[in-house]
Amino acid sequence: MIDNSKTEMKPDCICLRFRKAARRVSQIYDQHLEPYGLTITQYGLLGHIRRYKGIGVGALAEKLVMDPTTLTRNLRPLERKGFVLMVPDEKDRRSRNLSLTTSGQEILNTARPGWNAAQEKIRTVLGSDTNKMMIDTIDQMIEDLRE
Amino acid sequence: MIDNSKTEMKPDCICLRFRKAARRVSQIYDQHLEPYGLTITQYGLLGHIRRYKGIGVGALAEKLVMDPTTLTRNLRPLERKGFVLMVPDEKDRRSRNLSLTTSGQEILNTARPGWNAAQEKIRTVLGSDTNKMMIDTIDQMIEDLRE
DNA sequence: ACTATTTATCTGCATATGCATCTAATTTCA
DNA sequence: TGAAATTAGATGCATATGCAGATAAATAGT
Repeated sequence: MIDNSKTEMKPDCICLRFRKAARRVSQIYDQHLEPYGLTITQYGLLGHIRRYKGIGVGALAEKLVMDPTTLTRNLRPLERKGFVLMVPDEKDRRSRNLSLTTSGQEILNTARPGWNAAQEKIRTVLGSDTNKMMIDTIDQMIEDLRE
Repeated sequence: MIDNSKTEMKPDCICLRFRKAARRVSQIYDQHLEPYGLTITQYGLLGHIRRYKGIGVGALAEKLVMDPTTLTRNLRPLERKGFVLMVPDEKDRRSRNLSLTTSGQEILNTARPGWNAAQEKIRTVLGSDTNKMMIDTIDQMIEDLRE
C-alpha cells in the first residue's frame, strides 16, 4: 500500500486541462476585447468570415471545430449588431453565404489592438518557442481527431 | 507587396486554438461518458469533490480555473441527481461544504471505463511524450496566468 | 416526373461560461 | 459593542456549446 496521504497527486485528465486553459485564456482575451464590445468568440468569428468571405454556415463550423447549431446561434448577436450578413445562396437556397458588413470590418480593425495585447500577453507567458510548439501540436491533434 | 492569394495563411490566435482543442477533446470525452449520463464537466467535478472532500465552492472554483458563479450552476444538475451534497459549514455558515453521496461515488466508479477510453484515445493521438509535455506546459501556463 | 434520400440550416432543450449585482454572514476597527 | 468593510455564495442577464429532431431545398433512383 503506497502512502500518498501527504503527496498532492496531480490529476491527469488532459481534457480538463484543455478546458481550464481555454477558460483562462479566453478570460484574458475577453477582458482585452471588452472595451470594444466583443468577445473572443465574436472577434474570431468576424476574422474567419472576413477571411472566408461567402462561406456557408456548415463549412465555417467545420473550420472552427464547432457544431453547426452552435455557430448558427453564435452568429445571431453579430447579425443583430449589424456586423455580419447572411444571404441565401443563389445556387442553393438552403445555404447562406456569410460576409462582413462595413461596420463589421471596422469593428474588427478597431478591436485589433485589444486582440494584439492579449495575444502578446500569452506569447510572453509561454515564450516564443513554446508558443509555436503549442500551436503546431494543437493543430496536429485536431487534424488527427477529425473524422 | 507579397502575394498570398494562393497561400492558405495560418491564423495565429492561440486562444481560438485552445478553444477548438477544448471543444474537440470535450466532444470525445462527452461521447464516451454519454452512456453513463455524465458530461466531462460533471465527471471532473465529481472527481474533484471526491479528492477535496468538504471543500467550499470558492476554493473549488479556483482549482478549476472557473468563475464561482459558473461552478454554483454546474453543481445544480449533480445536486439534483443526488450525486453531490452541499451542507452549510458549521463554523462559517456562508460557506458550503461539498461532498459526494454514495451514488455520487458509485457513478464515478461506474463511468471510469468511459473516461479511460477517451483518455487513451487522446494519449494515443498525441503520443506519450507529447501528452506529458502538453500537460506540463498547460499547468505552467495556468500557474503563470494566476493573479 | 415523382418519390426517396440526402443535405443545409434552424429550433427546442439542457448544460457551460462569466460579469454585475444581490444577500447574508463574518471580520475589522474605532 | 456596533457600524463599515469584506467575504461566500446565489441570481439576473447574455453568450457559448452540442444533441435530437424539424424544415426546406437539392439530388438520386426509378
